[in-house]
Amino acid sequence: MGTLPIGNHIPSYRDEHLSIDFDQQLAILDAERITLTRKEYDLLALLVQHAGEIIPRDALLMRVWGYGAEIRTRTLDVHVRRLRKKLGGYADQYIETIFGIGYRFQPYHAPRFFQSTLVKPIALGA
Amino acid sequence: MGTLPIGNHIPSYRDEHLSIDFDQQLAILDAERITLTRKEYDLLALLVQHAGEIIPRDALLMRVWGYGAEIRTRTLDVHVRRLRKKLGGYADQYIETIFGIGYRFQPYHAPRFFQSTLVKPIALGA
DNA sequence: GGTGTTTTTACAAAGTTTTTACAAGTTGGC
DNA sequence: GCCAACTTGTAAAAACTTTGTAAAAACACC
Repeated sequence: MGTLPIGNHIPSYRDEHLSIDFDQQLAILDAERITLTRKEYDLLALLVQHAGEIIPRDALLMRVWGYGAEIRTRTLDVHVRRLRKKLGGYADQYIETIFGIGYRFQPYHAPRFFQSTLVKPIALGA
Repeated sequence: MGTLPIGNHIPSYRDEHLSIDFDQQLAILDAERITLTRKEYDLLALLVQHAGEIIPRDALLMRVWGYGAEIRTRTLDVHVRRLRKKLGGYADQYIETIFGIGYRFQPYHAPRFFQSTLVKPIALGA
């Protein structure tokens, strides 16, 4: 162990619409390949690697940009915006804004058209 | 080590209708997700962490707002109101007003349709 | 120098919190 | 029981904060 896996495909993330291979910096949205810039990848990677968790702005600015808490900038917002644009119609489902704190990536979650109460077996017994 | 701690999963509270994860700022009421603002979370957190206890207005204003006793404001009332609104029909069961003192959070307690005197074994013996 | 990327700037828009002004409810003394 | 004093509830507006956005400027790499 400890050797680099050569030609080992590690699909970093995959859901119904989106799959990402961070090693290859490759993202595919509904079978359509989308190209992300370096910073966009870094940002998306951090969010996706912590899917379901809120990541504070500070943490994003620290880990993607190396910025400390003093720095005031809109560059994070601008990048989030471009990411969302490239994620198309699902953007707001994927990248949530947590007001006053930061952002959260959520894996795709199909809308449920039927209530669970309606999904009951039909004529189970005799 | 050295890396920023991102997200700690501690399911803060749970009862029959309500469950709250304060870290994730996630509250679920009867399987429906409700979103609370920061102050609403802070307030609810303090109340819930002392469930069953009366918390004086002073204490709430001090610990959530940092206000001292001199300050006269209705902001606490307004926040309680919005919290109650978001807690829907159970609101008054959850958040009690203790007149002249403060508020108290009570975990959900199903109404009893039968008095304990009525709930006696039926024909236990022969 | 040209192309693509990132950051800044300067507002706009959206969201949150506090205040205001008054209504409604509660309590204790009579 | 009724009244006056006080407390809490409520709606709406105001004040404030955070995030979104477009465009330009700065940067980087070949």
